[in-house]
Amino acid sequence: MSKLDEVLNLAKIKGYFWPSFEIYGGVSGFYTFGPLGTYLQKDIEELWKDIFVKPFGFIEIDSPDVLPYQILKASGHVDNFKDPMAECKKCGAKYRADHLLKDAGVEVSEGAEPSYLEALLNKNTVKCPKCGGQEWSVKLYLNMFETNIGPYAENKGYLRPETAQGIFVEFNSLYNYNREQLPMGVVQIGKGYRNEISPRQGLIRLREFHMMELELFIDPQEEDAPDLPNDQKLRLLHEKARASGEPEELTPQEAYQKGIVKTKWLAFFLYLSKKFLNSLGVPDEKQRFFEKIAGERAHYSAQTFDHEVFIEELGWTEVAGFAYRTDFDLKSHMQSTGKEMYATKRKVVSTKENVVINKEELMKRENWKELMKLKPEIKADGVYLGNIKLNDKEYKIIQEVEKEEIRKFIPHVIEPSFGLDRLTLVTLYYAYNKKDGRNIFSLPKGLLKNVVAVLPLVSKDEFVKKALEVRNMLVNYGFNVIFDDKGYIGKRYARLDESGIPFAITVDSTTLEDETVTVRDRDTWAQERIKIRDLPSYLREKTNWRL
RNA sequence: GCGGUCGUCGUCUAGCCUGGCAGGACGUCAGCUUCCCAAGCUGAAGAUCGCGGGUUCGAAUCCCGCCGACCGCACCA
Repeated sequence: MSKLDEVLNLAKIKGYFWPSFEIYGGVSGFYTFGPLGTYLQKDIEELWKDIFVKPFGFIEIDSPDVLPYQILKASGHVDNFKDPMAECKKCGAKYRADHLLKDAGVEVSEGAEPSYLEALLNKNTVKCPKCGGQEWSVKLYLNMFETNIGPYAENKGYLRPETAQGIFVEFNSLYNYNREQLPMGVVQIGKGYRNEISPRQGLIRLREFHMMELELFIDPQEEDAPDLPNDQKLRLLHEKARASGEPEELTPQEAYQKGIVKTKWLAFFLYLSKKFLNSLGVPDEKQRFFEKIAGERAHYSAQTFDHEVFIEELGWTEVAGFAYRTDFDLKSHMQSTGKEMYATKRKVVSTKENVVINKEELMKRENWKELMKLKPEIKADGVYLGNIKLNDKEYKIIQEVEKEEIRKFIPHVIEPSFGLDRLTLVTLYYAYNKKDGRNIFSLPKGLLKNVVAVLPLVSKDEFVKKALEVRNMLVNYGFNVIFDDKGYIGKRYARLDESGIPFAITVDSTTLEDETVTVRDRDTWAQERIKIRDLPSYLREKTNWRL
């Protein structure tokens, strides 16, 4: 069995994930996350937010999975997310119609009508690559799940192919919430749906999948990005390096300065992503950033890097995509709805001096009532009300805006987008190893941080009772506790190692004397004796991934 | 959709060619044992053999159809 097979097998047995609907024979492209898989996924989400969201004050939303037709029409998905499939009438083989025509030397534009493509194929007597047949029928295959909203068939909707559109269409409300500040980062963690023709490779290509997306809205004239770090190298298989197949190692700063990464924020996100994957246990040399060239990119992207992780059995596998979406999406929704989706920036062009009278001081003069009716004037030697010169305490000169320039523009978007299911698989893959013939998921300690096992050393009543007390205390501190009092202790430890549970707490005879328990580390098997009441802080400290 | 391989307890699998009680291992559970790493002993539960049809006295086994998985082709906007 290959390592990947062993990981998948163990993932199923230990409750991480497995193919869905198996009692009905299964349907490819759907996976169910089990109890530990659900914990793990939540922790990966938290880690991601700790790295990509919280440090920058970015915001998170939760929008519907179902989108009305108009939104995806405007975003370009209705036209770009479908393929014209040509079927050979003789042998039934299916190919993409535009590819067949291209191979035959006929160029067609995107989004051509199927009837037109069919006519072209038949007119040009394009041969079936398989049987040589020359008769074709062309039908569209839409890669999105289609549904109806309400009872009317014409009221079409789709399950979202990405969470991003739910953010773009709410731009105005979010921009308002953010007090009209750019850059503005908005994230969404949720499901995306793509009705793949033929999904393969288990968790890698799903029809329903979890994604974590960040849409960063910036002023294209003034990115306002953090300083780019120089302390780490990124392995960039950029457009020029692709010919050699060897990634160039550059720091984020170098990559930006050399023009290889077009925007500063994008370079910064690549850096964060590398660190994120490091935190999930993927070493540097098993990571790279692969640049997509023009024809390979999505319809909305001006520059795309895929973050890839090496898996022996699968090769380089994409876990995240970084796209420079420019103003494509906001512009499209603006055109489609007529609603303005601008950001504004104000810049002071000139100022003027203005006098503010200190009323309290002025009232010390007898004729203050008359003076208050006059307008203050700034003269060369001081400030006057009429022909009375004021003393210093009676007025203040302030600078006021005379003229300002208001610039309205459509923000540009830089999008890091992560596949959570793939990340979960990659994390388990790199955590999997063997020690003394046992399987262990040596997950980074920051993962599964809220899961802990409590075991009585042997199943005697007084131990079980005490262990249940410990369990209840930890539950009150927010831990998810696995309680196991069955069988020989070594076997229970082994079972927990295999599941990837970071710590096992054991109640023994000493516990009954002095209120201490042993805490066993999954990776070193070393045990420490800890006071029961110190357990929560001890465990929190040990599982803080930043330490 | 096509071609190849395959589908038997939770998992891995034997049996299929040559039709005759569906067996093992691991895991799970229970009892005994057990004060620290898959230990020992005893026992139990768990599979209408992917689904449907056909041939046959009799089908996991042979035949047909369907479903699903994996690998290639194609597809992955």
